[in-house]
Amino acid sequence: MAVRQGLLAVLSDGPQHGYRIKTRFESITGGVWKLNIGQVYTTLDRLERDGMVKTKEASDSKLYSLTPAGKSELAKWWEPDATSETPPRDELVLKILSALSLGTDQALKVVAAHRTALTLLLQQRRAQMNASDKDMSLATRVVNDSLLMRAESDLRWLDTCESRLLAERAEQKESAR
Amino acid sequence: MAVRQGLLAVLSDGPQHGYRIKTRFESITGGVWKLNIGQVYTTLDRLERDGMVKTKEASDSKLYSLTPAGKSELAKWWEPDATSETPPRDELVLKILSALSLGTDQALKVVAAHRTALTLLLQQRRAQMNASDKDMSLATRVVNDSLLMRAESDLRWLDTCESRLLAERAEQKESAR
DNA sequence: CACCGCATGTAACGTGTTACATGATTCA
DNA sequence: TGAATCATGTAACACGTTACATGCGGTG
Repeated sequence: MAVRQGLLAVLSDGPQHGYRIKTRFESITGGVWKLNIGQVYTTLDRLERDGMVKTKEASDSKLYSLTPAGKSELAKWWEPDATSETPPRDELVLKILSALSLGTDQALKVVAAHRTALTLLLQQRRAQMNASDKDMSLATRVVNDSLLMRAESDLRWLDTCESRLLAERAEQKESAR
Repeated sequence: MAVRQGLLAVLSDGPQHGYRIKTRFESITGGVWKLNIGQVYTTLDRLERDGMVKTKEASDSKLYSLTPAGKSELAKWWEPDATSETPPRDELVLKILSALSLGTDQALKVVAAHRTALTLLLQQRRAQMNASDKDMSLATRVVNDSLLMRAESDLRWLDTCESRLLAERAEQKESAR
């Protein structure tokens, strides 16, 4: 749920045709996040249907541009979501919590497995960042920062989660005595 | 993309009927993540279609239970995704990077706005956690940990992102002289 | 010539999500 | 009696995603 607005954002740079929108979208993320070209056109169709973009037929290509409504949707997207209601479901959290319904031990196993995998992933990413170093665009650097920090955050969470689970298990044994 | 496996996980506790599955799903997340009851049934239909669950008609309710295939899908879901391919798109990152196509200043504005909003959110969540304190279930605690750490991580990323943007802008002014 | 990049699309499917409809039971 | 909870579902839609088809133009 970000393709839509991402395409609008590309268009805020001026009218473009579909193929160009795709390549520009990919380049603003440093090439990390790709788009299937088909999705670009279906999304653009939906945006046109919703009055967010308008098209202008050119000789052998089609120019898309933002409508006022499109600009407004884009501006709204760039604003923080004050109405933060229910935060989106987090798959990792859900995995651990659902494993808990089979018992603390199962949950701890899932935690351990994910920690191992994440630690590895983190090392790889760190190595990759050090290897590339200077020849990275701003976009690439920023995306990599995010991937790294996300992994670190998940790892920290797994650790505190584990201690909570261990405490819980200790309590269970306590009351079972 | 976690409802499917979440429902399977609930069923790993033994056969249940749809309504019960819904309430159990919600309770394993401490009530933070709700499900529309309709979605439970459509998802269960799809799971049955795919041979992951089987049903048994009872007097006035319908019992769902895991098939071997369902157990296997669940077990696979609990394993870490070694094939980490392209990481999922991150909406916050996309917002900032796409704003960058309108210039460093626009990106910095979006960063600042989100930092303000996130800081506030973080304070609220911290206050909420301190207020509740002891009467929280393990699930609630674990989910809250995750929400907190996620917010903290996003904030940290916004900060480093900002310094990168400031450096970029300084360079631009440098070369414009 | 054959391949690659540019360019536009369609059909189909999966998942998530909501709104709506229906009925039984329980309990204040 | 009327509201809440238990219980089952359908219809419709949004978005993401992929596979596939088509055509043009340049270049090795």
